[in-house]
Amino acid sequence: MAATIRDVARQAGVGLGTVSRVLNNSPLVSPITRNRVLTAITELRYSPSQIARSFASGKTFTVSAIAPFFTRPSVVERLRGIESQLTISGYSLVVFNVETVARRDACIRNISCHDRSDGVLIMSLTPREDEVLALQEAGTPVVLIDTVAEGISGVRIDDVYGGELAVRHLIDLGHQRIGFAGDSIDEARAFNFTSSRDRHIGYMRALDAAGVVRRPEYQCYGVHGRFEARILTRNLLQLPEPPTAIFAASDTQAMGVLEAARDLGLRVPADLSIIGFDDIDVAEYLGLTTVRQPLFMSGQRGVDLLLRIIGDENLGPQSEVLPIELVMRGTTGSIG
Amino acid sequence: MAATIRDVARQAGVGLGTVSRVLNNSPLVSPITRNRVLTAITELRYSPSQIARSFASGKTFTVSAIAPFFTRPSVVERLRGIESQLTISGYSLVVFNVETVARRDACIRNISCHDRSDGVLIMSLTPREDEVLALQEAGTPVVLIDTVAEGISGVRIDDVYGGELAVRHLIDLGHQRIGFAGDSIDEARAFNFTSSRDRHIGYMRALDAAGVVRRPEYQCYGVHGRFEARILTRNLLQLPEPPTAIFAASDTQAMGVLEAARDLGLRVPADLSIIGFDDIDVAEYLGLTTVRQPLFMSGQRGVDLLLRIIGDENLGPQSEVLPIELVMRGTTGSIG
DNA sequence: CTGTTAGCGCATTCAC
DNA sequence: GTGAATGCGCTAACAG
Repeated sequence: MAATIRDVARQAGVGLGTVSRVLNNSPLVSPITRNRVLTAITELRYSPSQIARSFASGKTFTVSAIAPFFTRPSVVERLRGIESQLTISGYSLVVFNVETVARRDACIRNISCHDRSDGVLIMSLTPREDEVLALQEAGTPVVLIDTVAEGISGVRIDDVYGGELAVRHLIDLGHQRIGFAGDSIDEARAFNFTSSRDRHIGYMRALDAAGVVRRPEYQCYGVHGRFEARILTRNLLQLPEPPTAIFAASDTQAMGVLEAARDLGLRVPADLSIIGFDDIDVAEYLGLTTVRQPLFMSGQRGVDLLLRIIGDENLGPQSEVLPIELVMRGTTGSIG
Repeated sequence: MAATIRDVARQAGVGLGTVSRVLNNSPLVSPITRNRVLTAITELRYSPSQIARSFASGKTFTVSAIAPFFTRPSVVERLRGIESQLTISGYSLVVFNVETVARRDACIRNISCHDRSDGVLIMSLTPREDEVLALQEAGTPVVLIDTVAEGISGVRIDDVYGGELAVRHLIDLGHQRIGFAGDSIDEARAFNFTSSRDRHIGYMRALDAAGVVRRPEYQCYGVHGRFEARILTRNLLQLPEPPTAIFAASDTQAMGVLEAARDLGLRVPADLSIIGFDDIDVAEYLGLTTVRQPLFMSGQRGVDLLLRIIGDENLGPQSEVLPIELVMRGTTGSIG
């Protein structure tokens, strides 16, 4: 059916190795021979079998990415960065969407025996200790994006610091009654998400540093989503003494907070200041004040790092921390 | 390094073939032998090489998906459907994100020589005639999602009918001055997108059928996006005699229209009725009246169809049309 | 520079 | 039921 390398060799009147060399751009081929091979290739409409090539060389030129909840804008943005950078390097991307804990576990477990890709990118899902061990033993190159684990390379930001940045900004504006809307503790634990938790720690630190007392009733947690955040914050805003500002653990949740404010006829930022996290696409559009993290770039850097590890097996665990910054827009303002 | 099938055979004291049979669940193995093999497998922590298996069998158990603009919610939703269905069938998904025309062409061209996947799903990008020919000649199983091309299998909806449905609804509510906000003609042509165009045809048909004159100044086109739609419709709503209703070619664009209305202080639906298309996630949340198409399901069905074609090479081109329906919510109302 | 050789790890024939 | 033999298409290491 399809022409093989042998057909090409015969057609060009050369040996197998020569054709292989031409295919792999080896300089050890005379221009004349190279041309003969090249014309034979086009004549036969030959295209090398990637599977055979992978099989023989042991490299698949494919990278896997495990990511939770494709639907989240931040995940999509990271995936875009990954895809783009892989494409540049001639790699393909196979994706795994994790929406249940069972699948999370299965995906991470399967990495060990996953020889169909040269390396794996794990997004936002923090491997547990036993999983880390298994991964290390398997020897598959792995890079974490948006998390850390001892002994595994990763690209991340400092979420705690980000939380501090956000809340300090609110405090600087004169706010004292500051609420927090973040991810459900149960959900986070089940998937082993850490970013909302860390941002919450930053929230508390900033409060403590400013000598503002933490109020438990100002802190709410729900399954990640706009709708959930809306409902939760609505309650929070109906407290006898409601917060004057809210820090949402993500822009998506901040959107819910915005809507809660609208539900209750509160003006933003006059009556309520709102700050999010991530700086996803719509944040600018909504005029949302937020803490920006380089999402697309996190994907790119993750790929860079992974390819470096793939290229040099005995490269120790590398960790890269990406910069974040406060982006002041229209949803935060001085108190009063 | 890693154990091979030969190691297992030796350890279990059986032949190579037997191990292979066990791996492939062949019934032609005695329970005793099977058990011996199984224990050897666990002892050696053996896991079969997928590449070798692909190589020998000629099947990769991988499917490629080419999709434009990962960022669009409708695309993500389809991708989720694809991923989920493939996972169920034990297939992997490799994705290609198309954001430029050059990449669109490259991706479609490369399918022909793409033996790393057993089949390809092409989303929203309609192959041109020459591309169709190349695809057919290559013999790679291909299924189109959200488009049609003569001679290629596909899963789609009737966009023209959808447009009619939307506009007829507006007419039924008493509207006569009905605007349309859709994709830029240039962009659509460059990528060969067809849905906005077809929905626009439906728009015109519904108008004609009701004897309503089409007004060119009521129809605007822009690069697909919320922001662009917002700007464009704002102009449209500032016409001396502005439309009382607008049909947006997608929910994303409808969101832009909603915002344009808010910009101008128009009440929805009292002053302006708005209807979208797709019924993406946020539509329900926004209370947006829209034409629902089964996005997630389109991915699932695309996979079903593709796997059927992969399983039976000489299955002729199949075409499946998914149902759509009008979803009445809060953004459309009788003319006030 | 070039042709030849030997596997890569498995599925799939066959004989037994 | 089971073991041994062949080859998938290519790369890599070798000899020339």
